[in-house]
Amino acid sequence: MAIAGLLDRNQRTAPASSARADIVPLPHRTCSVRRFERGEPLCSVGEPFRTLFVVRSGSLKSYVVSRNGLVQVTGFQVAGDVVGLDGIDRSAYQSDVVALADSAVFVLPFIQCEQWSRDSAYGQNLLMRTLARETYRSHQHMLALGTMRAEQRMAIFLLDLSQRYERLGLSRSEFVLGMLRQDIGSYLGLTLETVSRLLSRMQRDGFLQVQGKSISLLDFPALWRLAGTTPEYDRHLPLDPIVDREGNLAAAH
Amino acid sequence: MAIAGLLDRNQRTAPASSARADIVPLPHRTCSVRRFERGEPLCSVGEPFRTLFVVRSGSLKSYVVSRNGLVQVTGFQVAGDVVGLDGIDRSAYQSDVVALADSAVFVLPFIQCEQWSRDSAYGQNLLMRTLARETYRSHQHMLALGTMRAEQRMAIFLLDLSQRYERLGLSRSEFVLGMLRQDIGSYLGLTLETVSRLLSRMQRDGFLQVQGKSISLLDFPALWRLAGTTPEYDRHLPLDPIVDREGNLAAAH
DNA sequence: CGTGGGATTGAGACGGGTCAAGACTAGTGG
DNA sequence: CCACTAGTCTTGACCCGTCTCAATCCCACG
Repeated sequence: MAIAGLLDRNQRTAPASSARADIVPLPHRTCSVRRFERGEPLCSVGEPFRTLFVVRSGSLKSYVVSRNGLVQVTGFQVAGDVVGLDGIDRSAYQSDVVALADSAVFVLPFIQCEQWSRDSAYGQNLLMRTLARETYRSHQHMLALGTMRAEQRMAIFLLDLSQRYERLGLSRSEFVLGMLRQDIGSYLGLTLETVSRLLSRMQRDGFLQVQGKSISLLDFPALWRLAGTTPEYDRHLPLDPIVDREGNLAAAH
Repeated sequence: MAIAGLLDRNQRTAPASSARADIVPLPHRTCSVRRFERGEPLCSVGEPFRTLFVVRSGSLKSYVVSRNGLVQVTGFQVAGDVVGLDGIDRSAYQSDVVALADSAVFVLPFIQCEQWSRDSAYGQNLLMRTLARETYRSHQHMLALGTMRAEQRMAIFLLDLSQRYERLGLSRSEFVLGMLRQDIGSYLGLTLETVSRLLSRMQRDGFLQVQGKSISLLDFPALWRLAGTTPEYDRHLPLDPIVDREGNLAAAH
């Protein structure tokens, strides 16, 4: 279709628009699914905020850019994670988000979230908890950026990924890094060279094995020791997802 | 008020004793005012979350502590700022907050906020925007911690303080740092020695004058240059406060 | 089979940390 | 009111972790 084609060429600036071929409305559902291919932006700073995104499959990275071009990756998202929340305050997205791999994403009109929040105490609670958790995550990451050494940050990063994959029912020890070394570096406040060296060193020390983007964690106790904490301490309560696997706004159970 | 009394008995650490003289219920108001003296904690990690705090006067610092004792100051709060929001997710505070100076703080039972949010679209919106803004702030600070040099972080910190004081109707160029060098260092991911050296150097360069905790900013253009940005860029839309100066939950205007 | 983006590895520089000594300041009690 | 003290701040010298710059390697993709 002509419109979609046109829009596609425009994606850089205007990724979110109506009437796209890849927007699949779910019957009787509160939100639609949209597919993004690797590298495609979901939203970018300043764009009018109208929807939240919930990852169904694939992965994303979010980042902010300073006026003079400094980039800080603020997080990586996988299935179940929500992005777009920071757009609420000013009705404009405050982060850039792009797909790291081909991904399917629930597109949640924020108006419906607000309505849901008004109708259901559970929805209200879930939405606010999701927002609050973002803050918590950010504070924990500030702790890493502000006080920890490169090796410790890296260990925490890897173990965090591992835990998240495990919670999704995937292997906690073997997975693929969807992002570039540079992305990891930006997230951890390091250069890509330092990231590379750290991975090499950890491999030399037998803590893990790395081959390009494929990682397998070999020595969890050692990694936790590097991270300076233990699994129990960081184990989060599972947060009920905003939408279920079919795209329904969650209901109280 | 009954709620306030109940809360007090539950407060884990020192600051609380029941039926305190410093809890002043405001007649016909939705929240009470409580006074905290310098160094007194408002809340600490793990404590049951039941209230938000809104600074009426004075100032606070919030920080998180890692398992092995690393401390990261996550923010400094002055009049109008809200703390306690990160407690929403797990019904337990996730940060420690202490008063930097003798302060008066509105104590907002969260149940009332939820009710307010359900009753009033304005309240709902304001609450969520407040939460989202926390995330935004954190992301901006992550950018500083992850990508910027010490001097740049310090300049940004000073200018941010300056802007906030200005917005409160105080001098934007002369103010008192309520926190220790160590607190500034922790906030900026630096050591207290580096903070001290930076202030000395900026004074030597004529950008500011510092005498203990008293600061006067002398050369704003230079400071903005160090900060690598400009005033307009960082000027936030004024966020309507959750409560007004009398402690009423805000109403739509 | 080329080609180019990404990753690795090395050598050197430097920002900020660490350690240590001294100065200042605000409380505190005499 | 002053002297004492403990906490805070400043400053210096040195060191180390990470960045920078650069060469090379690897691999996915055309």
